[in-house]
Amino acid sequence: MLDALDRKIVAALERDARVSFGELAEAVGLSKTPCWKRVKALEDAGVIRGYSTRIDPAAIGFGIEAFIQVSIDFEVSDAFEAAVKKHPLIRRCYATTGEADYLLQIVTVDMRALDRMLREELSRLPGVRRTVTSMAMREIKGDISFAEAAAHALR
Amino acid sequence: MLDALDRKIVAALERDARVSFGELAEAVGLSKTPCWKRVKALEDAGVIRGYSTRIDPAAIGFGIEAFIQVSIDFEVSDAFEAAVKKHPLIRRCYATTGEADYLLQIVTVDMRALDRMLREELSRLPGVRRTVTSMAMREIKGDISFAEAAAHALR
DNA sequence: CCTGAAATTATCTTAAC
DNA sequence: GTTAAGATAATTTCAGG
Repeated sequence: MLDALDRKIVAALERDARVSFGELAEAVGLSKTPCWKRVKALEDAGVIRGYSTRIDPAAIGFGIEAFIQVSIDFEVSDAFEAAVKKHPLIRRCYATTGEADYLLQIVTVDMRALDRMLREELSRLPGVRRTVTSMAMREIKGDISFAEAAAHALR
Repeated sequence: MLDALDRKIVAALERDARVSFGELAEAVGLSKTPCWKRVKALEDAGVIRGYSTRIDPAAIGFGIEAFIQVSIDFEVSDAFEAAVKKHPLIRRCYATTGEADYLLQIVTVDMRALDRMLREELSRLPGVRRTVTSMAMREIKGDISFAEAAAHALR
């Protein structure tokens, strides 16, 4: 289990993954050595999965984000999931409860590309029976800090 | 607009935000200085929004992930959105087209906490009229590389 | 399990070309 | 774009609380 110092470390790394160990140690109130050891331990324990870069989808050319609820034929779920993992425009995919079997989040350059994506690519993935598309008009909130969420949940 | 080298840089940074400039330069086939300059330019242009850490929600104590479609009274949309931004357990929020007005992704420790979250917190946010909850049973795909998506979309 | 310091190695950042 | 060099930071090790 993570203690309060670990959570402070994780929160700081979620805010800025490129912070130096010197700054990180100062921010959490430790000296460099134990701070470094805790980060390594968090990596080894799988709490920290890796370090990534936040990209602005619009700045790189993606004007459209959409959510798609997908119902499939479960006999080919493995093939469907493999195809989802391979498709570059599918950002995220969850198996969900409810009316649909999966929830997908996709990006496309524009509406024309979204239309092509839906008609020519998504509908042809293995086992797809029905799709319901909802456009993301605006992002209100991006990713949260899990460490801060944990501090709230465990209060 | 980003050229092929910029996209390679972004792809490498999305894979590992803590890669050294030496390794990054070698990976994209540049020497360190121009590589460093391109990264700074990408940061200044807002293409790179920041560097973050991927955390395993389960490892930090969140056993439940859920999607919630929320319909609200638009007269208080500003207050609703402000409350959403402040709530630590709401990971993501998009304003969407379709039956509901917003799509939220939340995390909770367990089912009991999800029940409390829905009944005592979400339903009391400003203007909330109706919620439809769908559990995320399994994550098929996490975040993609936008740089690789762009390479696909612009082919 | 922490601090602090010292030594080594690697990396960052700037400046000159 | 390159190469080069001084400033900074990462990492390991060790003595000690």
